[in-house]
Amino acid sequence: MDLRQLRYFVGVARERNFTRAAQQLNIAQPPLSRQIQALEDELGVALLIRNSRPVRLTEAGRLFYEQALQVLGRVDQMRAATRRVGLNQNSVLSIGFVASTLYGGLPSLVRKLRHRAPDIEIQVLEMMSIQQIPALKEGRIDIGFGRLHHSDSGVVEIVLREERLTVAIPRDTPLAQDSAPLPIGALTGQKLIVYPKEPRPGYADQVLNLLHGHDVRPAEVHEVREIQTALGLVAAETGLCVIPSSARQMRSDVHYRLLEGERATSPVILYHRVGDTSPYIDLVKEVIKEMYAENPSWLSAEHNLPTRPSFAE
Amino acid sequence: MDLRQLRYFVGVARERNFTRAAQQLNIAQPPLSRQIQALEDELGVALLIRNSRPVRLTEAGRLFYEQALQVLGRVDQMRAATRRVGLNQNSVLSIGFVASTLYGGLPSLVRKLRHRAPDIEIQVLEMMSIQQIPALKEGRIDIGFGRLHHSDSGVVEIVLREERLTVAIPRDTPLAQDSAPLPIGALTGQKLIVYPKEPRPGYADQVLNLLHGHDVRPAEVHEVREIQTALGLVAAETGLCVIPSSARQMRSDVHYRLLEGERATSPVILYHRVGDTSPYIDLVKEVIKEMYAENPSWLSAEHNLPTRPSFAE
DNA sequence: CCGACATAATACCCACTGAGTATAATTGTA
DNA sequence: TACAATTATACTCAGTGGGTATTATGTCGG
Repeated sequence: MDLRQLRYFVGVARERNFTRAAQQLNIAQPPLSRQIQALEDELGVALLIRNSRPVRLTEAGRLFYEQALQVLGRVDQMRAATRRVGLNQNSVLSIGFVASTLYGGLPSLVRKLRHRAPDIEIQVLEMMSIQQIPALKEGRIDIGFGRLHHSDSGVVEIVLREERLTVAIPRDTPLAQDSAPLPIGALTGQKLIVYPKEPRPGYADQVLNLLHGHDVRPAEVHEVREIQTALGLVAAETGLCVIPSSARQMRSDVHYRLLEGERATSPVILYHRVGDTSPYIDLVKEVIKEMYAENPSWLSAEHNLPTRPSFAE
Repeated sequence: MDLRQLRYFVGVARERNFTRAAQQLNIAQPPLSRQIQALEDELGVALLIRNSRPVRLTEAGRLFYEQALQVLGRVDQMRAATRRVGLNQNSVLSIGFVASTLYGGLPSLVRKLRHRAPDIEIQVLEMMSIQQIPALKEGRIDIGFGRLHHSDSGVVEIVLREERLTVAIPRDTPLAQDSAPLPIGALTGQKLIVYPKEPRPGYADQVLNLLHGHDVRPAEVHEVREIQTALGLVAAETGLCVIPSSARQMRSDVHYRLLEGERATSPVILYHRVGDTSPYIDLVKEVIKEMYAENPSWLSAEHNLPTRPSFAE
């Protein structure tokens, strides 16, 4: 497959007519026909219904059309962004984050950064905490937001907050009759759902270690790939799930109770390279400090231990 | 630019070595060098620092690398999805939506649909309300979720709910001293921010008409492209902004008050083609009905007039 | 139902781009 | 400073993409 083929197909899909599409694409009609045929051959799927005038799209063609538009748009953006960065010499700040920070302050942080430093290109990449450490060292990202402590001497970590954990409980079960914090011991003998299945060690192990440290043994442990699935299974009464409190808003059809117990928290940690002198690191820290000052709802004392990041004395 | 060039560049960026990358790509090293040069020429930007071993990426190269990875991944997904649909004959349900429904029930609707009918490929496309009508008629989407009434005989509309409007107010201003609902007349003489600037007529006109109908004349009207910007300007004390209540959660650094007055609501409307006999339309309606029954928080009575969609008698 | 027109597919040829081989230039290091 | 590793350049060849001419197919009016 080839970008040219995408452009050609988009032309035909838009015009629903090979001849006119060919004119707009500045080629003759026969080569256009052949390129579309080649595309269909490679996919092994008919994209167009030709025994009809005007030409119509098949179901597959319709899907392919919308996706092709998006890919082409993405390529244009990529070209423009690369030129901007390359020519104006303005830099790129690449931020890695774990999915759960999306439900916390990350979106407004990024928004504020774009506002405060419109000349830098900000790029965000979702990745698990432990993938962030090598990504930082290889220069793929400059800043990471994760939930795991690490022991790599090349990467600094700053604990932004200790977020309390919450247990997601299926409605209409005994444990869901109360909304008070749930002592960690109450998880003994329960069916537990943890995420993510990979990569290990990850947040799942953090939860399992916590339970182990309290001598709590769940009846079974079910591993799933991501939090969405986990909460879906909770709603389907498959078991309980321990999540960071900020992820509560993801589903409203399950019951939530804070988890109570020693170390029943998950940190939100900022990572960056040791000796990274880029001014943007400081900008990020500064903006985070401001956000703490504004103290928006996602930082509510109710869901956090009263910690403050080390740089915000 | 060419997908091949993206693949080649990704290979070099990953290996940081032309020779090894060429081996992995199953080509000789010289053509690889030339393709990368061609790419850099087209972009007019250096992507690699060659007078260094191992080869390093420039800032622009780093950006281009991550984006190229994403584009290539997207293309693979597109290929796979198209094949799936084309071969297994399972269909595509294409859903258009206005951005504000993202803060309402759309995400869980889509999740539920995927769960209930795993064989259909669900595609979601953000588009403004009035763009949805032609998109429906041209078959680009099958279902639309928007906020504007229309008068096209080819498209059915079902009002799902009448969401109350909320005024976003800068903190520390007189109007922000109270949290009680704000009578619509209080907007007289205020600076107002509306969105979206395009396309017209749109939600902005809905708000302006509402004020006009109540003989309320704001001091100035500032038009911006999207709600994010609008709320940003509110936070910057540039003026007030009228938003659907579900969009409250977008920013926590402004003050919100419900708007009180005749017709101070914005409907959430489901559109589909007249005579569309696809079973998926009914499935969507059914799932929505269920979601009403579950009555999650974003549907709270507080932020909605007590309406029920016509199909949920 | 047929014929004329519109439109897509096929046949064939040419040019140019991309790949290979051989070799020169450059970088990093012992 | 010289050698090993690695990238760039020169040159050639094959295959793909594009053009023109023509055939096949579909649509619509009479």
